[in-house]
Amino acid sequence: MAKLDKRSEIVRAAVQIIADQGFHGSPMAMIAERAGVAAGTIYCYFESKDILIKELYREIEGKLLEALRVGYQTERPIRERFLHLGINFLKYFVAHPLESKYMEQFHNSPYGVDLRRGRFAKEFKDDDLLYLELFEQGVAQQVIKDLPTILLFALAFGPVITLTRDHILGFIELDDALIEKTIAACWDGIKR
Amino acid sequence: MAKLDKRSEIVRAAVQIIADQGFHGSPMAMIAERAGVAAGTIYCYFESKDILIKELYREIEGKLLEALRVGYQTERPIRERFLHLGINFLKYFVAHPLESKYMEQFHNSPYGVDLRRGRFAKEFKDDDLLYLELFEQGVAQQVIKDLPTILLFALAFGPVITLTRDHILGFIELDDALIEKTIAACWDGIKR
DNA sequence: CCACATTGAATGACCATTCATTCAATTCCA
DNA sequence: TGGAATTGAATGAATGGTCATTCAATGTGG
Repeated sequence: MAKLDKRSEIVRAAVQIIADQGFHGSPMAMIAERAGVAAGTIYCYFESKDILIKELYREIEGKLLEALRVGYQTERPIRERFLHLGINFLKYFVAHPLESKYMEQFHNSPYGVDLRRGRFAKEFKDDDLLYLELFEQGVAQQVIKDLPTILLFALAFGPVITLTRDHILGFIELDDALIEKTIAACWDGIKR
Repeated sequence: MAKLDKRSEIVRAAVQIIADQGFHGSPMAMIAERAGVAAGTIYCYFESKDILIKELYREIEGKLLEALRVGYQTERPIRERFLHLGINFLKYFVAHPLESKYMEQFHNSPYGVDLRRGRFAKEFKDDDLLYLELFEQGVAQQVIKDLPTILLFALAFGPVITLTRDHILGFIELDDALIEKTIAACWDGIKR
């Protein structure tokens, strides 16, 4: 069925272009051209550019979540689980630069604000829950500092986000050893 | 002299509007209106929108650097200096939401990428140098983890950036106590 | 009266979205 | 089965809106 084919060509093209030009540098006409379809065709699959952008995010987020869950065991100690998630997180982004750049664009835009607003309103996504649960248990077990969850998020994710950016821009080569050291340092930041 | 007056009205208006609408949501015509001048007048003071944006950044950065230097003493221990800088950093942003939002917009845009590219090319700014020196000394004295400087930056600034954002969006109220705890946690992340 | 500051309408680009039209594939019917 | 009718995916030129920037005209302080 050519229908799915075109859709996925559009998705591929859109992620590629948006990842390195940003939303404003990615006219629908350009996406269409890269996908090998006409401008109007995109609207057969996505109501608007806005909806296309959100849909791409959902697909990428899904794949990331999958990567995070691989080998994740709820019964392991807090620290090990934290390291597992953090390391998988960074490794996923290093292995998937396009997706990584896309998420970066998404988060640093009004879309990202909406996302955060949703979290603030307790509309958590699956990956939020993974961390939320971890932090709550960690605080209860007194292995993690007793700070507001949002602050723990900042301490745990802030360095990862910043570092991912530096990696994307080619400022640092992240190999497995460095990734592990980084996440270990993040743990030092939140552990009691 | 009305000339300086108009210039600073333009600056004020531009920072206000860009801070909460972003660069794309801030047409020159709107900035002009808020400043009480005609659209063309802006071009008497700034060659282009691009130059206006960079100039605003320079002015804000200057004020931030000033705030960081107040009470900073090179002869104090590494940890104390780190806490001093980090705490002043966060306090400045909490006290100056407009500047804070403007910097956020700036960093999350192609301008921010240029900035980072400059750092990567060793074109450091004064505030970079402040931290750079601190990290180098800390590593030499074996009180800070022996990691690449860029990674130390990420560990130290990542949480601050993330948290500033959350504060801007009203997701957390940062009082002095919380600020101190946050920076202390960042220190835990980089200390040996 | 002049040099200079200011004005704001006009210009030219750029872009998301629309929609009349095309046409290949499918359905229908004799 | 063969040919006509129907469908709806795909197209891409046209539309309408937004904006940065320009510049001829106007205002003004010295």
